[in-house]
Amino acid sequence: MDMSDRCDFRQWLASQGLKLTAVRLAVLEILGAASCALRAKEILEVIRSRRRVNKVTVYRILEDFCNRGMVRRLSLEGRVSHYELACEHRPPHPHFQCHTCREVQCLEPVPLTRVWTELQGPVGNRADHIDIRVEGLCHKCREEA
Amino acid sequence: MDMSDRCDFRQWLASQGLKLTAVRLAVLEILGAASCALRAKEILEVIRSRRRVNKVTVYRILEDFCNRGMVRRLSLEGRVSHYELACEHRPPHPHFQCHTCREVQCLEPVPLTRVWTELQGPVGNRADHIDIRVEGLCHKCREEA
DNA sequence: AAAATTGTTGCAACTAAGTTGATTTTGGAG
DNA sequence: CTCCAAAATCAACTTAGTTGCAACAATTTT
Repeated sequence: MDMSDRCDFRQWLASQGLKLTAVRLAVLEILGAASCALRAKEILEVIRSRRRVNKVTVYRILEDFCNRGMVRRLSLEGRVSHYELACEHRPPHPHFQCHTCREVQCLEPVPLTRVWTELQGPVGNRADHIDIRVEGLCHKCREEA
Repeated sequence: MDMSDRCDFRQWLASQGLKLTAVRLAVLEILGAASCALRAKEILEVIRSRRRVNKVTVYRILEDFCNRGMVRRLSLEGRVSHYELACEHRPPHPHFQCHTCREVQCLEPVPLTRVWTELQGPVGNRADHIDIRVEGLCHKCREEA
């Protein structure tokens, strides 16, 4: 199911006019290999298992990728942002977060065309993205309880 | 716990077995008077315009109210939580946040029964809340642009 | 009424996550 | 290879919230 092999990260960086650097490539590869959205700290730790890197570099790369629409920043809960690849193989989708273990699952994209217009709000608002987060108890934590 | 009339905060606290204290009452009144979700800092500043109070007190009261389901904590964007009253007159609803001015509007509740089952995710997950956030450009910012 | 118990607030110090500005290093065009 | 704008680094800082403990207040027990 991993579609990230269809993304050529080197070419993606080039098409964005970004230099190919070790940290940028690592961030894309790590997000591409991830089964769910990751925290900046997790990304940092994976890179650090391979090479020396400063957290500022990772934060600035993530910020830049988000501004370019290459990465999505999710506000799940608490004060920690999560990041996921926004390549063409990974359209926006809802997320499920467990109350107990705090783990995040990606859900299948749902058709929201029917509720979309209602969600625009007062006339004049121009909505461009809907972020859906489902909270609850995941199957693993249910089994333990 | 029936509050078919307007919310009586003193009674609400009593029914929760909570003592009536100045700060607790102030938090409820401020959230009750707010037209949209507020940050802890904003609540703190309003209380401080009336009396001396420590931020820890406000954070602890908000935490407690959230645990009791009296207040909802919203993860809108960034690292700052927003809080809104969860009394019976204020059911859960989607929020709109403007890219530009960051202001938050409350949207009308939408019926999600159609998508609810799809949003549960893998079998075994027990979802109990859906949080919907719409991002875009609000009507005020559109006029300015 | 005094003492004990419980609940609430205050204060200082701390933490986690991210940001800023100044400086050094480097990818890759020429 | 040379060069320089772009990228990475480092220390210091900020913001939002948390923790542990002491002080205080409100009930309950004696």
